[in-house]
Amino acid sequence: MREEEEPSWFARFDEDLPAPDELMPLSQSLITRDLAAAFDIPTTHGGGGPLSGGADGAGGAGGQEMNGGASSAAGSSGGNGGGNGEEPARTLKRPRLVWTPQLHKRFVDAVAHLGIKNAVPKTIMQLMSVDGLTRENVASHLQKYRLYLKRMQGLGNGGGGGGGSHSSGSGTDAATEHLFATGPSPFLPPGRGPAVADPYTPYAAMPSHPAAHHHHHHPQQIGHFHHPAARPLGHYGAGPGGGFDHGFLSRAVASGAPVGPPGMHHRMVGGGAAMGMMAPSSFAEELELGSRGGGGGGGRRELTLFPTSGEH
DNA sequence: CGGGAAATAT
DNA sequence: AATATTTCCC
Repeated sequence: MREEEEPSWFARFDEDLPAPDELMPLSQSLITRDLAAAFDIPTTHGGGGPLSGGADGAGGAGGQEMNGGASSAAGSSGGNGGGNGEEPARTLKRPRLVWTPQLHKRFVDAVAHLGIKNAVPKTIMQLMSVDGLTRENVASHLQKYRLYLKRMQGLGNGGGGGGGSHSSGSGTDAATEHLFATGPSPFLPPGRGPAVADPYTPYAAMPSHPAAHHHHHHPQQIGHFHHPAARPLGHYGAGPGGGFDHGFLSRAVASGAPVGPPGMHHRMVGGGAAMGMMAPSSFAEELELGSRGGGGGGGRRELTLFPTSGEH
């Protein structure tokens, strides 16, 4: 009989939310300026060294990043050269966004808070307050996220066939299910069971956040970016055996001009009028890495970002 | 305009 | 191969 499993599913939002620690760094990651751009990837942020994790310097580790330098075509000044005729401008695009676990968590959190109902790229993006994040980015990720959930919900059958050893198990976390089943953010009353009575939540339009009216002292600067010059770093550390991970800053996204003059390009819309900015509450960030190691004892089998690929 | 899905590139 | 980026469609 499992009726209530995670009463504090989103409840933690109320408490954990206050974690400006991570949020700040995000914006802070903007690096000082060209320092980063000029050099290469000082993402190592000097502040905290302990979390360097491992992929820091790796220059080559990931290997698949192309810096931009090629804004040539892009253009600003018109100079398009002209031509190449094929698709030079295409391949040379901005660096790939690195969805770091933290960033992803943030994404999930945002979606959770909004509820599948409002879990739309635009809202999520805003809720995340992540600079540089674009709708496209979120939209794309959202797809993946949805797929991931679908994978679990819909098909949990492992079996199948025969075989055997597949244990299915729907390891689907209750949260996952709830995520889709739950509407917006029906904060459950403290100490009270989830009295989810009406399927529809009385929500007019923009979800107001309770934490919004608390202390307004944080000059959250969202909407204005400084120098979007960052480059994704390596990836997470590897896992087998070692087991170290944790902690990396997640700030990515760059603009068209990598090493150029302050040619700031603005993105995002201002919007307008119908845009009610909601208070960017901080999100709780926790790194849950099932480091397996051997055995551990636990019983956690899952988690790798998204098991996009359960098996080939 | 916005969101969703598919296609494509890395 | 996996993931992210980009594009097209609705």
